[in-house]
Amino acid sequence: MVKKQEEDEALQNNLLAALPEAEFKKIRPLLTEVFLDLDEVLWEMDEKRRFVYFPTTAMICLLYDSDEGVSIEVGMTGRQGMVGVVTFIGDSRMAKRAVVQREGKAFRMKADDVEEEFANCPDFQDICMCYTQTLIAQISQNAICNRLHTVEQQLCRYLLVNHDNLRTKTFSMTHEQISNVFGVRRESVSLAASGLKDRGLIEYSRGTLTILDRPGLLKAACECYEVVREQYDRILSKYIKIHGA
Amino acid sequence: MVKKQEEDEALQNNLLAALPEAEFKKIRPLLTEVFLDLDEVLWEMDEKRRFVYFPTTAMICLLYDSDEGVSIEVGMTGRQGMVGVVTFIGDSRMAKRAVVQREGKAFRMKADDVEEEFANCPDFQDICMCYTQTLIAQISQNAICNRLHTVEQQLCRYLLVNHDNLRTKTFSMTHEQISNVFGVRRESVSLAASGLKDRGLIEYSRGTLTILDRPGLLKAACECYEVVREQYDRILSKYIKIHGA
DNA sequence: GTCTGTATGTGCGGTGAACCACAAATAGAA
DNA sequence: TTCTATTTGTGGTTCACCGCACATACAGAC
Repeated sequence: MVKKQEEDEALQNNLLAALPEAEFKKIRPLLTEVFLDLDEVLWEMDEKRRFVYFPTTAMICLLYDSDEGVSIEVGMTGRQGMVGVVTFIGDSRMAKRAVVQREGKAFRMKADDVEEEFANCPDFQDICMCYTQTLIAQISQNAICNRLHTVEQQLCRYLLVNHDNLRTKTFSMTHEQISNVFGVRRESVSLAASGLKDRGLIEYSRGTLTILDRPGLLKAACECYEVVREQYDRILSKYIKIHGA
Repeated sequence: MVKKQEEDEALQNNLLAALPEAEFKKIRPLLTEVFLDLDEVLWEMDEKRRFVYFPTTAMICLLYDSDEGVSIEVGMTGRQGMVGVVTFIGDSRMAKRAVVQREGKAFRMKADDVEEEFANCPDFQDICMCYTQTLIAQISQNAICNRLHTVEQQLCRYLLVNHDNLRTKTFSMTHEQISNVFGVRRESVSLAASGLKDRGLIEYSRGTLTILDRPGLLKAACECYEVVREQYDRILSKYIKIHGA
């Protein structure tokens, strides 16, 4: 890896880093670094948006608001992905809200530029499409997970995904916030979390949660984590060599 | 509508019918009509397949086999869609099994031809992409539905989708078969079905189920049916004028 | 008509999570 | 230091679904 490249923060995003150097240089001027605040809405439901986001240190969550008044996560992403695949697939209207779940940085690109690069740059197009396939894989697995697995298993999975994207073992999140993306009660999350705490897998206190035993979490999580991760690695393996996490 | 066109069975598939006439004529020779038997596997998990399918009277189900030994539907389609979007998105490997759920006819196209037309025919490409967006919408809604809604609500939704795709009110399906795609016990399906029967919404007997009161089913179903349908209509509205179902 | 396998109905105990209400702990503001 | 709002813990009840076991009922084969 070239030092100069490493210093460009945009390369912290896996998809941008996956671009061949020539393509990256072409696209780089189209990217603007932005700081995303907690709970900021990047994409309102059914809205046509002007930007696509490539997070680096932020995490974004795709939420659906049910008739029952509950919000549920259908997908989430951080440095491993992007927000706004509907820009090049379909009619640019997302049936979900994209909300910032962990504040941090991202690089954004105008929707028009995305469409143009998508049409003119085969590598960019292929990377976007491959990411879309991993997104489908993730959403599919969420459907399965919601049917089959307990809150505790899902919590483990959620923490592992956060760890992969944020590359830190401590997150600021309350049980309440987690319960909102899971579509379950706060008490159910507290119960699951306290079980994991008793077994020494995590610790937490007043809005801060720390992973103590990642291998233990992996064992306690459902298969869904590995299934999604394997597909991500396989589909994007031609571009991304990493994953020494 | 031109009579001659109506007589081509391939036009019973919404996506093929959506093609401009010139494009359709170009693609038509690449299509082969096939009969799909119940439980036939069109796409094995992780397998690279040589054909993409456009069902006309058959229905196909995307199944995931969990570690627990349960199969669960993540999506399904009939004349409204196609099977094999991974051919043009990503690496052509599907993480699910595509299984025939209602036997019937479909038109298939070689994966190579699909890739070529996708690259050379903008309308075909756009229709495929738009369908992919509706598929994402469907899978997302399944994730939500699995979290929030009862077996009875899901059963109603399932029957409505079958009705839309098959355009018939009687289906041959046992409670057992339904329970397998739902990932629930057979008894749970029986219980839900008997509730709907008591209210005069459906009737059934030994592997045959008939919709008696579609508006009633709509009311008994969860919002998910309408949400997915509205997105399908909206996203493909530029191509498909129909839906007088 | 009888036999048999498939399809559906029913009952019972168990579990995960919902819903409701309130208690305890703690960090930050006053 | 005390107060207050936020975060987390706990208990009791209800509900949907599971898992198991078994009863019925029907259709087709013989």
